[in-house]
Amino acid sequence: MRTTIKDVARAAGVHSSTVSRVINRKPCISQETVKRVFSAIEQLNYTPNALARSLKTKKIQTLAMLIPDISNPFFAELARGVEDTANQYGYNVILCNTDDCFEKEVTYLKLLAEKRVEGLIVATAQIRDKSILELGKTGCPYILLSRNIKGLQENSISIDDIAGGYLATEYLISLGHRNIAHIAGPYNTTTALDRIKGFKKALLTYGVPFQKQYIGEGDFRITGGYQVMKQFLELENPPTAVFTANDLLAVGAIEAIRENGFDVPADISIIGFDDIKLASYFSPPLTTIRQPMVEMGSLAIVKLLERIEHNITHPNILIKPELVVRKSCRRIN
Amino acid sequence: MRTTIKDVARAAGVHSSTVSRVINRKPCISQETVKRVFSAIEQLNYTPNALARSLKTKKIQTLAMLIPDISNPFFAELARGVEDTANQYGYNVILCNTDDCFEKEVTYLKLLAEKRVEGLIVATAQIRDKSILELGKTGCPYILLSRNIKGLQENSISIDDIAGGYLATEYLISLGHRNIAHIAGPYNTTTALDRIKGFKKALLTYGVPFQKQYIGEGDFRITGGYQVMKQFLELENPPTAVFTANDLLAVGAIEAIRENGFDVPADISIIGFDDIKLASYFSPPLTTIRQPMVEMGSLAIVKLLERIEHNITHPNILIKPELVVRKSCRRIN
DNA sequence: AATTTTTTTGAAATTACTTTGATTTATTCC
DNA sequence: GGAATAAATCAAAGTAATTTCAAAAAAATT
Repeated sequence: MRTTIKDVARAAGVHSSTVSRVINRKPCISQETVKRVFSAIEQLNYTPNALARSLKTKKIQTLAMLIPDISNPFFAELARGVEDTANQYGYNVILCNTDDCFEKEVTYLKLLAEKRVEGLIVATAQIRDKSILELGKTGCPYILLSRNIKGLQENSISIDDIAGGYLATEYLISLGHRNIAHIAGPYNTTTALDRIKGFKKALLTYGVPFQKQYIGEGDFRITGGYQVMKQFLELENPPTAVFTANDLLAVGAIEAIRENGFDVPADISIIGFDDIKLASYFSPPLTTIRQPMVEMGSLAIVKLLERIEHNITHPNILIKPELVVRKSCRRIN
Repeated sequence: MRTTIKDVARAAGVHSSTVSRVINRKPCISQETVKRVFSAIEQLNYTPNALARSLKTKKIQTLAMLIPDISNPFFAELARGVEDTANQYGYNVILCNTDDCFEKEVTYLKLLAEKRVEGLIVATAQIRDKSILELGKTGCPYILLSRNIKGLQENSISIDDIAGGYLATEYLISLGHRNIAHIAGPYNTTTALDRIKGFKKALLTYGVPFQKQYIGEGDFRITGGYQVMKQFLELENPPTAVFTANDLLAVGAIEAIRENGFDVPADISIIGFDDIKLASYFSPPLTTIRQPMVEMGSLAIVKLLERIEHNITHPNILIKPELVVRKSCRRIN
């Protein structure tokens, strides 16, 4: 049997409600009793039971974070920002890997609702995500991070994907490329779709015709980049430059290019997206579009807590992307 | 006011204890009432309160995982294994980044104790870690993952670091190297110390003299590898091969080597440790010692749950490391 | 049909805390 | 010194479930 507040009360010769007041630093307690209570706590090695407390106060000081896969460096950095800031505010965060699988997401959400977590960071949203929509109804505060769902005007934080896609493509065009391909993310994410929009917008702006065979759907992972790139390489007219929707896709694409005996950037230029920590250590160092992942995770928590603690909602936040030039792209004639 | 079990009971025309029985699939309930209760639950959109349940049952189905930094790919992969398997068994896991900072570790442990998490995966242990030792006293089940503490004979899971260090060094020696340096991890981790032991053991076995200036303390991160390598390069007799205590240190070392105008592996060979997912995509593809991170994380949970649910302790588990040859080492005359 | 047994349900206690209102004790003021 | 006020403490109710024991209803047995 663990020691309870009553044991402490008995040892200190006071009532349990007094002990509660001491622990929670409520006013109207004599110095004398404070001392007695604390010494009893120490002596009995008492640890308050947060479950019982939360049952009454309805504050449990834990959040949860839904991401596809923590072993993906993009989400790991996001998670670092999230956890750090949550911890600063006295909250713990439960980690959930969904693998972008709907059933997993639903199961997690149900479990988390039972545990009464106070808020959610959701980085797994798909374009039409019924379970997120339902989240709104249950009243559990949430912030969509990095991915949005169609039509939602508030409570999301993400990079300006359209601007990012535009920036990447514009850069390739500025280097003289015309045959520019795009390895996109999964089409059921706003992230992927918006980067495509930016890609097309840049082509249009600079009068480069869009060619359907120059776009392929990847999975935001190395293997996807490899596979789509292989298809591009089989084309009659392979692209001279490829914009990949994230850095991992770029890694896969580079591997495919090498395997076919070509070089990056001599034969084909590659630009990624995210700027994960290791991007500058790839071969060649990867030119990419930077997202401030840690800061975004941190901001997501700040906004989530504003919602939880002061019921403030805010319109969607768009972070400005940034071009990071390294060595995976080259100018052509 | 959220709907409670009593609301459901009222709606179904039964007592709350009956509803509880239905939810928990206890025997001795008529089909009739089961149906009525479930329909009431559905109608009222009832979600049981796990806090209240846990208060009574003392089972909260949540674990926690202490790691230095989730944005380090090694720990991210470990975390993936941990979370996946925990989830399979119906547990959630709270993520804690300590940055190897003692105060943070202590603060987390206190918070987690109050929340009554049922078990801990600890990947932050330092050689003499008072807070871990105290964990043993409080009776909270835990598994030390990847790092051990001095003298502990049970409840840890890690790679055989001595064997790993030996394997790496032996490989460099087999390629003809004699001037072999080692960039170690922080000296307050068993991981670092044991890999050093393996390093020295191999040197001894093959009659290569150990030179004090050929060993330096890193931080398991890119910057540390860079800094220590810079020092090696200033030596009168720089090493022809370097064994780094993890892959990130290798990345930093390679950068330093390049900056000084040398090439890997032409001038200096590098072998890492861990085999993080991206290791094969560095330039050059990194030769390294593989740890099965995901499997280790998974195993840690299995063993932790054995302890929690059946009170089984087990002696320390040592996983066998494996040499992965890629292109960052070369044979010399 | 009466009795026993089994199944089903309900009432009350329990879990460990917080909080409100009441009561006691101490302090201030006239 | 007594009344009014303020400070300190206690008692009891509330939080939302589970669980045990007892009672009622149904089924089985004689």
